[in-house]
Amino acid sequence: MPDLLEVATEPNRRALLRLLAEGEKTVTELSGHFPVSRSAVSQHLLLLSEVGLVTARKDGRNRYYRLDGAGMVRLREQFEAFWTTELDLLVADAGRLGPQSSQGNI
Amino acid sequence: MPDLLEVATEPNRRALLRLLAEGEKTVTELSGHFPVSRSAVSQHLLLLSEVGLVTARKDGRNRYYRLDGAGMVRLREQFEAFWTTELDLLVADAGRLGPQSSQGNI
DNA sequence: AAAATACGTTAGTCGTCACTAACGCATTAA
DNA sequence: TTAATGCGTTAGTGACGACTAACGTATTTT
Repeated sequence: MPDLLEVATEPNRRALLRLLAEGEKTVTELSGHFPVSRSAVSQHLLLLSEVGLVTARKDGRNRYYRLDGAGMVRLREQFEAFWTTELDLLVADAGRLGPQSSQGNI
Repeated sequence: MPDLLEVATEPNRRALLRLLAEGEKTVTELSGHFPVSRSAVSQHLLLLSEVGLVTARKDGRNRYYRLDGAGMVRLREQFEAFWTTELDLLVADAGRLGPQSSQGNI
């Protein structure tokens, strides 16, 4: 099974998720915002649904995709799990010291 | 140029970043924690350094890799930029309602 | 000193992933 | 009803990415 964070991070899929945050949309609606074909968008959506980040509802000949809240919660959790306290400290230091040195020990 | 979030999210590289949060380490030290070869680890590190998430220091025949604070700040920023207010609201709803419905509109 | 060992990077291969092209199906028009 | 149009998914292809194998270089050891 594909990795949740990896699936969510691909730039086009990131954009799709953000568009879907506005509400449910069809494949064609979504693909209007992209340089790539409907087909490509459709496959990205299928992948997103495979990992549980979106769900689909069929209506006539349209398929309305929407975000899956539970999946998005899992996504947030996985990111927070990665972003440990150590990283927080590190980033805090970097922010305080400016963009030169990177770690506590010189 | 490769995408920062994508580079950072690959599972092995995620693990590398977390290990490096403990402090600087050599390629061989790092590869001890992985099933894959030193070579693979080395290439992951090269990629990470290419996007500015790590830097290297040479000492004898060892190369000590460490996190780059500035890069990590940029990483955090990019994630926050993706995670819009809408997504926060969505996730808050999902957490409150439980794992069934996903969006405000039924 | 030469030989052996250890560290890290480059060369080459295989699989996967993102994409366009072709398709099936549903719906509208004639 | 049949033809035509539109929506979304599957088939096929090219490129990219992760990995092992081979290499160069530096350091020990004898």
